[in-house]
Amino acid sequence: MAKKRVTLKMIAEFAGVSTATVSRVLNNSRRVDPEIAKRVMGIANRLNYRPNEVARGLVKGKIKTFGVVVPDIDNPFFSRICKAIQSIVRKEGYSVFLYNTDGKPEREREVIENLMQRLLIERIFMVAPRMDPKEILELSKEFELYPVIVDSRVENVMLSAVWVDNVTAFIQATEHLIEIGHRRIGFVAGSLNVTNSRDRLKGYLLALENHGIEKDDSLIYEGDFMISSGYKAAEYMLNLSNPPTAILCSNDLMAVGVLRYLHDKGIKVSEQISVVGCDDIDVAASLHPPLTTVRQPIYEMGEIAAKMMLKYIETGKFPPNSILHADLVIRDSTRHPNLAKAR
Amino acid sequence: MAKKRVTLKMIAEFAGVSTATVSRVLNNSRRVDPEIAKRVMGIANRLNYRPNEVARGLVKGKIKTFGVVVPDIDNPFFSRICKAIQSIVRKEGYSVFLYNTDGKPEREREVIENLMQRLLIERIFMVAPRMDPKEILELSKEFELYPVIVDSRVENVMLSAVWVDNVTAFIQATEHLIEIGHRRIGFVAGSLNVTNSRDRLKGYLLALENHGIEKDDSLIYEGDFMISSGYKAAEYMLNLSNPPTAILCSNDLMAVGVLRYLHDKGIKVSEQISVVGCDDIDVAASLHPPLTTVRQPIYEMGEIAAKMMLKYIETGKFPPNSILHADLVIRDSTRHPNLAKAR
DNA sequence: ATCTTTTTGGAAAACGATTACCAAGGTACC
DNA sequence: GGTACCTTGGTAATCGTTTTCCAAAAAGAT
Repeated sequence: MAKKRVTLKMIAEFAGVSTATVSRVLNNSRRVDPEIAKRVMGIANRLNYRPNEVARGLVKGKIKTFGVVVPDIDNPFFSRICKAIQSIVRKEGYSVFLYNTDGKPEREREVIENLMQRLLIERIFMVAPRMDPKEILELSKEFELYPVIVDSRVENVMLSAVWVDNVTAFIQATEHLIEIGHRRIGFVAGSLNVTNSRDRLKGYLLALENHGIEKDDSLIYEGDFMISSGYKAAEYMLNLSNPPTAILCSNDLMAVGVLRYLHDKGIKVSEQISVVGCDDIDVAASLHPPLTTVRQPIYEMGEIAAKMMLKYIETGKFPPNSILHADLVIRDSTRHPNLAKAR
Repeated sequence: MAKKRVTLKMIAEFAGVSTATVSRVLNNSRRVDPEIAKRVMGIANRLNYRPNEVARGLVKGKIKTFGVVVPDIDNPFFSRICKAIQSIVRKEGYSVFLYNTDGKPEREREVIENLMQRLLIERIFMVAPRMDPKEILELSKEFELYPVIVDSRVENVMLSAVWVDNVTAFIQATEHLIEIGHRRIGFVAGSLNVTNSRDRLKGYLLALENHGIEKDDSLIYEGDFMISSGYKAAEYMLNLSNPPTAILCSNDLMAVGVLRYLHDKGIKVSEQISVVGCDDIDVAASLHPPLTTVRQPIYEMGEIAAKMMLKYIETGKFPPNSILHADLVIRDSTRHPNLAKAR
């Protein structure tokens, strides 16, 4: 009952020409007689012909497809990047495979080793990869398939990447807290095996140093980017003998966890303690109080990565790395600690 | 420099057998001499052979791949479903294409018409489709490729689907508000062109009717599932001459918007007004106050859809629809209106 | 021992495109 | 008019598998 697939051959027969000619018309890869071309085009349209990308892929050695490898698609940060990438590349006729690695480096390896050669994906985006950049490069060389790296700093390595200057951003965030009077600032880090986490920590430490505040290791807590670890971090910090007056978090989700703990304990955020997040996910502005946070250009990062990729394919050359700037957006969750006490 | 792809032919030559034999060993599609089989397997492993899925796809007429079509991957509800689907099907060797339609029916059509036949995707998941189920069925018949529908009620149509009994869930949610004493309950609907939104509204109306509360059209507002529309809805409702004492929202994001408006205006949630959401996204429990919400079995829905799909492929038969139950989780955003006033 | 039936390996034909190569015809130039 | 070159369509090889068919060998039946 179902219609047979329309193939090149069918068009060729209809038009009374060879498949080669049809192919050339459709891809206009070579001049053909305008008369014939018109006839072929007409038939192709009438039959609603769609080339079989798989057959073409077999010849070309790759299909017009990218892989997007993310640690966790269920994290608003990553899903937004996916959205941006997809939205750009679909206009050029690319489809995207989605791979969720659950943050496991071996799954990233699996994607490169296994699926890139099985499915002839054209190239992949690696978003916040957990693998060592050196290793990525090695694997890439082996398959001659260089990924575009998103949201991870990969310097001194021949790979195209886009990331955010987290060090500067966290200096800014920390200085904001210092400027409004905080001296004891707790830091909730993300998993320290990712460059971003280390950079954010570095920014925090640099700011302290610049202002002559000595670092206190007991004020640094390593979380895992999830709400629950923010909750635990707050619990830990508030039970210190000398608790911080402000908590700076490496992402918004952990800040949500911190806020939750504080609410649970009846501690008034901003009046009694300041909280800063990072990312500026959609809900950040709607939290109570609205969260002061480091605004990451998430969507933009995805867009730039996608454009980089397209340029890469077009020119065959590695586009230069792109380093974006993140700015602090100050909302109501941060306030001068003395003012707070004065109430 | 890059290693040549390892092909069947190479293995065949190494082993001194034909490609047919190698293929049969690798897929054990037919008995071959154990001696030969062992030799072939050994070589395949040693060379780290990975079959070219595209070549196989050309023969088989499809590649081991599913498409997942979602309105907006950047909505935690949908990204979680994606995660669940991906996590189940990858174990069976399937990859997933991700398509974001931005909620546009024509983009859904594009996926079915265009990409299913171009890329030979095995089947697709349509999550909360905007297209009319009848039309989906028609297109499906044409290509003999029946999608699995996720999170959309498609009765009386020969398609496999999994959805949540939203009517009952919203009766329950509304009754909760009625039971604790509310009479004027505002309803923030999602886009009414999706079945879920209509069902939720229906549940709300049924509950009112069951309790002899006459419906007031001015208390019903149609939003679009985004935070911003929740904000506008609250603004609208609170400016009514006779505002509601409770607001029931069709999803959590809109509830976040409602909460935000209330906070902005200094209206104390739960003390002065109750708010209920739907979905139970991660942050729901961490809002201030923690949100009473209809807990959707999101991940489960994705898992069931994925298993349905696999069974479908295995047996060739449509598995029966699966209707899940959603339960209200009562947190702190809902309270008796009189108790509230008594304070 | 002969005749069937079953097993098992290989040769070759798919799958549906792209493309290298060829050949016929036309142009151009001297 | 002859040589060289360019144009343009077709033939057939190719991509890497699976699978159909065939033939030889092995097993089973009488």
